[in-house]
Amino acid sequence: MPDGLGQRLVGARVTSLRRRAKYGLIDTDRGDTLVFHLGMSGRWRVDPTEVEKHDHVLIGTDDGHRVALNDPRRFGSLDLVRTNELENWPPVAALGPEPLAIEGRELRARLAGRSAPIKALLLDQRIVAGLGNIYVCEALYRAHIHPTRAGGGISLARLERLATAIREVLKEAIAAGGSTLRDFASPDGELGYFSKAFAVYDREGKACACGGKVKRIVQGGRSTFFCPRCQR
DNA sequence: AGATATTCCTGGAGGC
DNA sequence: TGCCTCCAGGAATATC
Repeated sequence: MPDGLGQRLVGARVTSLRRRAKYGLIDTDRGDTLVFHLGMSGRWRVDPTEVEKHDHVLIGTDDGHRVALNDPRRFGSLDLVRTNELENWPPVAALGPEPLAIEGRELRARLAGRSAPIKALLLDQRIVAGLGNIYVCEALYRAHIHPTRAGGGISLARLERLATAIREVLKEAIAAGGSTLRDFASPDGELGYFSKAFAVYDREGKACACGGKVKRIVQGGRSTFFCPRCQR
């Protein structure tokens, strides 16, 4: 956490809560926005009874509530940014469009000329923001697109299917409360149930609905799960 | 500039 | 049981 961040927050009033890509935004009446990223394992604990291991930040409010930012793996981040400069703040300025509103034509424009595998490009937050490894694998599966295919060489028709798949897989996952792998949980401690619905992620060697077998490869240091029979 | 590799960190899983 | 190694993930950074 940057020096002085806590002092700059004292006495500030929260005016709104927003989200951009994977960043949570807490606006204040001081003209500052608290920007947080939960990384892999981060979560806010609301009104914790006591401080626990990996509670890195504790914030109290004048009406007696407390929130603790708990992040065992420390992949998350917390920054205080001037609200009117947020769009120019480097991590946000580089972000691509929101995934819940992505369309095939936009994907085509952003993938044009790119030879890297579509899997790697979808993980790049500058192409589309908000997708992580799980949802990229699941979306490519739903769109029947092979993960090693060069991003720039995919037809518009297939990118339309991909855009639809991205929107749908995220909406379903959100409705299910997210995807609990090892230690993910929401602020109330509830686990996410979307992991029960994975078609390919973490299912190496298991049967796909088509009768094929799910395969695992490594791309850019990340696991990719896919069905070689359905995905072309 | 684009593609790929490395780094951070912790706890769960698996091996012996 | 307990210790050990390996591995997963997002994004910044380094390297080719």
